[in-house]
Order: sequence, then C-alpha cells, then structure tokens
Amino acid sequence: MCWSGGREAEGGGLLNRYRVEKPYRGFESLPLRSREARACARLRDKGTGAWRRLGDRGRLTETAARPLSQRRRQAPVPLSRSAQTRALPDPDYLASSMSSLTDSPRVRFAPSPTGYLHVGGARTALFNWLFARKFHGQFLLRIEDTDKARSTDDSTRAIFEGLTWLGLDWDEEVVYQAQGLERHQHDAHALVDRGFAYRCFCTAAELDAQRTAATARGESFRYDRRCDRLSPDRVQQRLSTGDPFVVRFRVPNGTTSWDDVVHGPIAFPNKDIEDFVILRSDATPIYNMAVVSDDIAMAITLVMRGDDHISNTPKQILLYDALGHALPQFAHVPMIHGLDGKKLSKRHGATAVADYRKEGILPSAMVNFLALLGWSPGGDREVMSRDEMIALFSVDGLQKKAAVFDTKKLEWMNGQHLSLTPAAELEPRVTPDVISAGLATADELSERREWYLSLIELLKVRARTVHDIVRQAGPYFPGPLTYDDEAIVKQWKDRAGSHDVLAAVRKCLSELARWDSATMEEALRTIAETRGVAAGKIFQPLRLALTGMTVSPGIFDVLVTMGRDLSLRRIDDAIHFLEVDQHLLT
RNA sequence: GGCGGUAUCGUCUAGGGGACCAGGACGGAGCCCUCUCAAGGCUCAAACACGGGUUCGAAUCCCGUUACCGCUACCA
Repeated sequence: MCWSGGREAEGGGLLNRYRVEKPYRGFESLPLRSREARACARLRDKGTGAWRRLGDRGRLTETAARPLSQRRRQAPVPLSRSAQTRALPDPDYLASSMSSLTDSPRVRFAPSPTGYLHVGGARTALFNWLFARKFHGQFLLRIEDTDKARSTDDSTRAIFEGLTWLGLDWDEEVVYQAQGLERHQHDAHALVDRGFAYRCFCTAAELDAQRTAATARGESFRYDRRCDRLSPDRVQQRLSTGDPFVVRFRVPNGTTSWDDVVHGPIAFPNKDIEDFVILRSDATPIYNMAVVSDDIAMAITLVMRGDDHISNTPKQILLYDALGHALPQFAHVPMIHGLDGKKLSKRHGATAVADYRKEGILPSAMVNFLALLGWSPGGDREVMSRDEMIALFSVDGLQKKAAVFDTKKLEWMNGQHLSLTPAAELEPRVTPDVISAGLATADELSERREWYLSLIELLKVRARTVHDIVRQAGPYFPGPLTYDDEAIVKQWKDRAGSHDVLAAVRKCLSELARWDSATMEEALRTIAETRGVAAGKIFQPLRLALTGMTVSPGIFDVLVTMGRDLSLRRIDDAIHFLEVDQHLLT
C-alpha cells in the first residue's frame, strides 16, 4: 500500500450515540479510571499531571437524568484531589456539568482542501452545525491547508460552495491553518523548553530502515527514543553543526483516557503510543500539533469529528496537558460506507455533495438524509425540516457504527422534500434547469409566474429530483413535441382509430364553453360512453398527443395547465402526425 | 502483528432487563385507489453475529470468540 494519498483532515467520519451507563470493558481495571473520575475529570497520567477539569461537559450532560441514580451508587473510590473536591453525586454539580457541554459551545469543521466536499465531511460538518445552532454556540470553519502539496484553492472553494449550498453557515472568519504556523512553532518549542518534547536527529531514511527491519522480523516498530538519550552537549553540538532535526513529543508513562461523548470512556495505554513527531525538520507542524494549537486558539469546547481520529485523540490529549490547557470534549462520529460496506470512494459513484446538487437533489433533502446517517431523533421521525432537526438534535441520538450511504433512500427523501416544498421555494432551483433545457427564457417565466408555479406544483409530486420536474415540464411549453416510440406502439397502435378518436376529442374540446377540469371530464367521458369504450381508450391516446408520453399527471390537469390553445394545437399536431404516418405506411 | 473502535431486517434505524414470537423507514413482493405514472392507504417477506455467563426474566448487563473498520508517516 502506498501512502501517497494522505488522509483528509477531519473532514470525514461520523458518529454514534453514547450511553452513559454502558461501561466499557476493562474500564474498572484501569488505574485512574473510575466512574467518578469519568464524571469529574479526566485523569492525566503523565508525571506532572495535576487533574484538570474537563469531564465536566461531556457525556453526562444531556443524559444526566438517568445516570444519576447509578452514579450515586458507584461513587466511591476517589483518591484524586479533584475527585474529592467535587462532591460527586451532588445534583447541583450534575446540573452544572450538564450545562458545560452545551453552554455556549464552540465547535468547528476542519477539512483539508485536497478535493471536493464529500458526503462524509458534509455530515460531520452538519452534526457540528446542528449542535452549534441547537445550543446557540458558534460553528467555525478551519481549512487545514498545511499540506501545501495537496491543498488547492479550488478545493477550498468547493468546500465553501458545498457548505453554502447545504445551508451550513459558519460563524466568524474562516481560519486557515497555515497562517497559524508561528503559533504552532511557538507551542512546539515551548514544549521542548519545558521538557515535554525533544529534538530528534534521526533521518527519515534511518527510521525507514529500522521500520523495515522490524517488520521483516515480524515485530512492530516503535521509535526507540535514542535521541532523547543524547546528552545536552551532544545536542548542542549537532545543533551547531546544522544537523536537521524533528521535534518529538515525549510520551509519558501511564494511560491516556477520555470520556467520549459518543463512545463513552476510551483509554489508550501510553506504552502503545510512540514519541510522535510534532515538528518536521522544515519546522512545519505535524497534524496533531497544529490541530491542538488551533483548537486551543479558537477556544473550541467540543471536537466532533470522524471516528478515524480516535487514535489521534490520546496524542492530542497529551499535547493539551503538556501545553497546560484544559481539554475540550471529544465526540467521534462513525464513518460513511458505500453499499458494499467499504469506505465510501469514487468507486461508489457520486461522493461529492456537488454531484448530488447536479443530480437535482434539494439541499434540504440532502441535509435530512445525511443527518439520519448516524443520528436518529428517536422514534419514527424521518422527514424533517432544518429547524425541526435543530430542535431535535442531541448527542444522545448519535450512532456508533458506520452507516452505509444508500442512494435509493436519498432519492426517496428528495421526493418527500419536493412534495413538501412550496412551488415558490422550488422555483429558484428549477428555473435554471428549465432555461438551460431551452424550454423558456427567464423573462417568459416571470411573465407567467403564477402559471409557472402551478406547473411546478403539478409536477413535483411525481418527481424524485429537480430534473424529473424539468423532464416532465417540456410539453407544457410551446416548443415541438417528440412522441416516445414505445408510447406510439402502445397507444396509437390502431392509427386510424387513434386518428378518429383524437379528431372527435378535438372537436368536442374546441366547442367547450369553459376550459375547466369538470367540464372537460364530463365531455370526454361522454365521448367514451357514446363510443362504448372505456374512458382510458380516450385518455391514453390523448395523453400521448398532449405530452408525447404515456405517463403524466391526471389528463384534465394536463389540459388545464397546458391551456386551450396549446392543447388544441398539440392535438392537431398529433392528428397530422397520424395522417402523415399512415400515408408513409400505406 | 500491536493498539483502538463497532456489531438489530439487504440498507437507515427504534430499543436503555419484563410493554418485543423485536417497531418504523428505504428497497422488494402484492392489494386498494385509478385515465397513465407517481403520491397515498393496506398487506407480506426480511434482523437481535456466535458462545458463555449474571438474572425469575437479556436485543438490552458482563466475559470471550468471530467478523468488519480505523490507527500504527517528518499525511491530514
């Protein structure tokens, strides 16, 4: 496997619901971990570590009501200063902790501009946005453009456009990670100065060789910290020689854990984390360093991102602690997969939100569908407006397992939104397509706006995408009609008979005093009766004459919407077509 | 390999020890409505990964197994 691709910051991923009382396995056995520790604060295992408040916002929050009783039971075991300080089961405490997650929250969406905005990223953004809007906090946007080789302005633009189309508006100025370079470096150097990190002079080639050798031996490779054992003099010497170096974080002994808003307690033994690089030899920061530095600078209170970042989290927590900063809450949402259960990729067809926009999906439907991938308001609610989703949103409804992107359901959802959305709101989405399809000009549409809206109203019910509406709309505009071949075979099989029927219908309709549904229905059904045939034998040939297709809205709605002049003209055209065609055949 | 995460119909999910021979939705099959197609209404098929526990009682709690996913980089 090659690594040329690289990942995409935190633009992907999804989530899960978290249950407070679901203890996670092994929880009890971990040193500092006790339910109460979880309730009070996250523990730090590093040597220096004093406890830091943190767990105060998090999972107990919204679900505090239920866990309360349990918590009360399991309270004991304190020992840590902080645990003792906090009267645990105190309702007031719980109340305050409940508010911290949702009290003026600041969340962010942090994609890397290395491609289009894909549905996974869009959903992560959506969850963050819903959370911010629900709890009246801020939703920030940070472009992680530190990988200059892969970042492009086009990608950044695509992210803006995608979010804007979805209606996910962000607060404050967009933050570009690359512009925080000096702060990143400052923070990294501060860690060196304070003894939390050290310079490593090993070259990438040396490390690769060691890694390869270890792999060959069937062992897993972990940096052996050889440079951490360099004497100060030796370090100075190499520094003065100008030897290139990276900065590595010195991972302390112990265990790093946090109470994930979605997953509950998660713990990583520090021995499994190697001394990771935080500054490259060119002095640019590595992802984890930049993210932590930025999230602190942006005062982020809840980091909600794809669960592919779970294993980055302990490193970041270590960084927060070393930097002496309180932790934000972490919520890791599940990924989105394709129908085959594999990570969503181009193989699965459209994965960019822009693709769905092109395919005639409404943003409201896309947002609704995406929200349901990894989140549920509980019960049977499915079709929801943006405001309803905001009102209903809760981290309790977040899912833990990956969701499969099912285009069929998206289309159904879009059909629902199409039906529910007033024509006047649909009009701006439909009009560009109507115009580009050459059906009418913008002026013509605005001149007949009322009629145009009634046409959209008529067609939207049986449409699943905006394109379906446009496709059906053609016949109602003056342009020439093309008869569907199969429809001709089916409905005009008896050409002479069809000609005869249409002529009768034409005569009848043209003599009508009023062009309304009831009048026409009575007249046409009379024709059927007179001829002793089923009404369908009249309606179907007529439908083909009017629309060129075998399917359309109810025939009287078609006649009314199409109007007297156009309808009669279309019937004349059909009659003419049948005459000419007959001559050709005979 | 190591570490971490996850596991209810094909898919999205409800479910928080008894209300579950597991509910809703998409998709599928069929019926109704009906001038066609949608929409709508109704019906059917379809799931608690497996194995042990705990309990009077487990889809729900615990342990293990299996499977899948993620991370394991001077990418993000």
